[in-house]
Amino acid sequence: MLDPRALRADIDTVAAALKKRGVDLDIAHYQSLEERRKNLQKSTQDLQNERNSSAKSIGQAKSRGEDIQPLLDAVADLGERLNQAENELKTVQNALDDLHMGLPNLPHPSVPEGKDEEDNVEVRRVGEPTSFDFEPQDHVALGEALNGLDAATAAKLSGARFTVMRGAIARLHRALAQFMLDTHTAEHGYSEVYVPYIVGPDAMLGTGQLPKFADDAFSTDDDPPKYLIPTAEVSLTNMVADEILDVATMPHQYVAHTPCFRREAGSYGRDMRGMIRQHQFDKVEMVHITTPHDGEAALDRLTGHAEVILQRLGLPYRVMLLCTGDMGFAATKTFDLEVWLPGQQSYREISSCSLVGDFQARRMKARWRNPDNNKPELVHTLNGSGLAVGRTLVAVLENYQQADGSIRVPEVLQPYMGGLTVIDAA
RNA sequence: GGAGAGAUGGCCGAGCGGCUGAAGGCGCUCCCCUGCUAAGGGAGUAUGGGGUUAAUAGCUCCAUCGAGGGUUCGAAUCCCUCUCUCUCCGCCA
Repeated sequence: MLDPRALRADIDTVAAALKKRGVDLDIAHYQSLEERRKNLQKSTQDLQNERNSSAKSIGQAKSRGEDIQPLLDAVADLGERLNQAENELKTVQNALDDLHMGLPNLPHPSVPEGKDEEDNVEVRRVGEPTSFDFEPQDHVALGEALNGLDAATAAKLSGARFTVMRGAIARLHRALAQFMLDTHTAEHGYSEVYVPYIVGPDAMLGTGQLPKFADDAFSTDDDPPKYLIPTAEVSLTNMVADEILDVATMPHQYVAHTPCFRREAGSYGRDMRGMIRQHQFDKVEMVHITTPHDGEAALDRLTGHAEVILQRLGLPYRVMLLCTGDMGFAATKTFDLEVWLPGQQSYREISSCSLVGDFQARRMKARWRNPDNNKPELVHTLNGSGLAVGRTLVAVLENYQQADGSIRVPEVLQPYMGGLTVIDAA
């Protein structure tokens, strides 16, 4: 959520910033709503003041043993008027809240302006696209030949966009998650967290998946519904909701390995082949809770942590700075890591690292106590994948394939594979 | 699933129709005292919002004692619904 004060004080600047993201803010509509809110709030509070003071005099008169009937008569219709004012205020306030909750974060000044992924800026490239002296296959062909990826069985169980993994491939998948978790906890200062995969609507509201993107999430039929997390960012970030953090404990750095569940509504036909886009996939997620001052530096650290995983695995990748039009709803600045996939002859997103600023903190009421003035202030939040495990598996299969269809096991993963160095059809 | 108890400020914990935005304690901040340390004395210390304002300074008003309704001139206190926590029983990995 954006700062309502900024919207009131300088709506033109806010509207201009939103425009860069392709969002049109109806300034006149907002201002008329805001004007009504202001008037109604004023009159409602005046009536409340009247009620409070007359109640007080009635109490005092009564304790002195005076006749309070005349005083009661004087406030006879007050309740009615107050009720009406409160209802009107609530209506306008709800409309305003809906508007607020539907607005995305403002882009950071350092974010390039652009319309879609075509306008993202390549920041750096690490490693060169893997070269082969044979025609490389994609992970689907490789996985099926090794009897490790089984889309048909998954379809029987669950439909499209699911996968069954078997044997050494399943173990490789697990090894990747373990390796990532171990690296982040042992070397990058994260504390490992096990979190619920099902959360309530408040958590989804807090990180910005609701109310706007309800259709993207799987939900239960509870009332109110609960949601399968589309990313562990939801569980991890909301841990500090409604808290006032002690500065001595900051920054918080959390990492969790969880499955993620997404309906992928609106992506019909895209990436139908293979494991690139699934309804269920595993991800190792990193979340930072920082002071406002530390936010930007934390984004660089966070992105670096994700890069380390790619580097240790020897996977070629590039770092993209997303343009204003391609960023997620809550982000103010995002770096995507894109890994080279020989099967597609292209770079594909494998991690997204975002600075969110106070956008989620405001929704969650997540604060820290600033020692400068001893007042609570909103924290800044960041999140990043470190990494998407399924896509990392794809990248390993495709980049480490050999002419006979076998897969070399990256050195850092061998300890997690019981010393196995090659996955072959045997 | 059944029975009971509970939910109050950064934390602990009183209050059980008006004098309570909330006693007391802890913690924290500032000051004093004590030649260090330990101890002692005093003052202050909830959050959000509106109005006013150059001001995130003051002043003032409103809201908030798990959430939402209700009763009442007036609710932290009474009633209803819900959520969560704890204890016991059942069941279960």
